[in-house]
Amino acid sequence: MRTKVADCLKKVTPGTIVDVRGWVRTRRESKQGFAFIELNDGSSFANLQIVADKSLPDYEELIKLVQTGASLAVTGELKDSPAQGQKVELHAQTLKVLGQADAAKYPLQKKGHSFEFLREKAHLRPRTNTFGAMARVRNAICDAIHRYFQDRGFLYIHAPIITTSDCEGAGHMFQVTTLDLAKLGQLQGSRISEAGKPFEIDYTKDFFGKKAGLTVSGQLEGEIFACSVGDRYTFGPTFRAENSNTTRHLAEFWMIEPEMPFYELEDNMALAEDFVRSVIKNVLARCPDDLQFFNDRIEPTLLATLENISGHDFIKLTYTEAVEILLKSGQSFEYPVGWGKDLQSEHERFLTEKHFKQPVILTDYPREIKSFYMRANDDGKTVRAMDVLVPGIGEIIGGSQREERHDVLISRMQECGLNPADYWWYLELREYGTVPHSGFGLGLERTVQMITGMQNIRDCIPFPRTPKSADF
RNA sequence: UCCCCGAUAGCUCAACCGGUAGAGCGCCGGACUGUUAAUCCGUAGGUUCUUGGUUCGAAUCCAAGUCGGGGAGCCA
Repeated sequence: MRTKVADCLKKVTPGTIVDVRGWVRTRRESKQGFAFIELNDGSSFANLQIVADKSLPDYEELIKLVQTGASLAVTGELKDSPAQGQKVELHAQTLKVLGQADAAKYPLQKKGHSFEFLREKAHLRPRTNTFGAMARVRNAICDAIHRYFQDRGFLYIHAPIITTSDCEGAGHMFQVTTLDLAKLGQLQGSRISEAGKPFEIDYTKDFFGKKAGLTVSGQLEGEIFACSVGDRYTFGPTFRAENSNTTRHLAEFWMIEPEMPFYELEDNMALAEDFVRSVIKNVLARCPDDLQFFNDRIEPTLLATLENISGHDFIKLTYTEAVEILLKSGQSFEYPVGWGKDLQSEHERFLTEKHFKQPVILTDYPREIKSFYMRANDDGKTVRAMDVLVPGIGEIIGGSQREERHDVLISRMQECGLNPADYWWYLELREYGTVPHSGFGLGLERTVQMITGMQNIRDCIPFPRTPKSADF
């Protein structure tokens, strides 16, 4: 019966005979006939120290095979360690090398690697301290998110991944088709050269009978269930075919989108804040070793920042107030600040990192720079939008109170150049039993970024998809 | 997509005004040690991203391309 390393370190009482399996991180060998092996099986950040000596059969030959990256099965007695550095250690009685790892070829060294290098080794990087920790923290975050909503009676509703509604215009969609692209390409080439006008594809011949793509957001579908079964959330993959090359964007990322009926913007803000703080507290309690590692090796202010975020109320102010602060700051910005202009990254960063040094929720943005579905304020100039900004990341949550008034929504669509007919079902929600409702979207990977302090979002997901990169 | 920067040993990097390649780490060998990313000594290891150009001579200069990184935009 296999015992996990995490249990050896925390639960099993010394004196017990255990059977552990895992991968060798390092081996410190003495020619006197004994060796120390650091074994990791992913169950915890810490390794289990194995003490192997020449009482093992064929020790000399065996220990040569125990190289960084090799997999082992070891049985022996768990004992209190006489040396500093670990409380317990395993004295091997049997040791079997399950799979060797040629040290001359194995890509991972005992010492650190650049993250750029490790991204090219996505099949091996979870065996490193950083990515093992990342996997455990990401898991804890996901669990905390579900727990938060489940504890409050939210239903977990799956939004479609393939969609034919090009709603919201939020970024370019990846197209989904079963049409023969090679054949279309030939046809397109000949038609353009002969007729001189763009070639039109007949989507009635495509799988869904119309143009389809991967979802960029489940929000509009989310409103359907919010306006029927009540509080609900999605937690699923989202796809953006934007050519974004930054440390904060992925082409495939996971998004959490709660949507609540009878919520006005203030309720929405309160939920978002409580949610973020609750998730952080939960992970702080559950993954102390992993977060300590990130604090020691990745971002020295991490734990202080997380305590600060989870322990203080978020600053709440309107877009108009934010613009005033920026104008009065005396700070010189690359992009000018002015009412009606969207806030740039540098402005958001100034507010959350320099001015307040805390998460900030900005609300009531000018209607011209926000989406059609956000509820119009009575001033005729602003809408009930909110962005949650956190130090180091910037925008982590975007949300709003939705426009529930049928006539206002239609005129807003027209104002935004959209055809109301394309949104017939969305409009019917306002025609039949409409209610005030609100929701927001949280980027999972940006949350992982915030909680681990990792610089690049490509290191916050097991297999990142970015422009020109979708290996593994 | 735009602006910058980069690509040299397995990894991280160096190589001055253009003169034929160097260190640390890792690996391997040895020494030493209840060791902790151990330490000390030694060996091996290179088609300098690709293509073209300039030159007696290119890692180095020029052009194009590919890939990577940072910033911006878009956003989560």
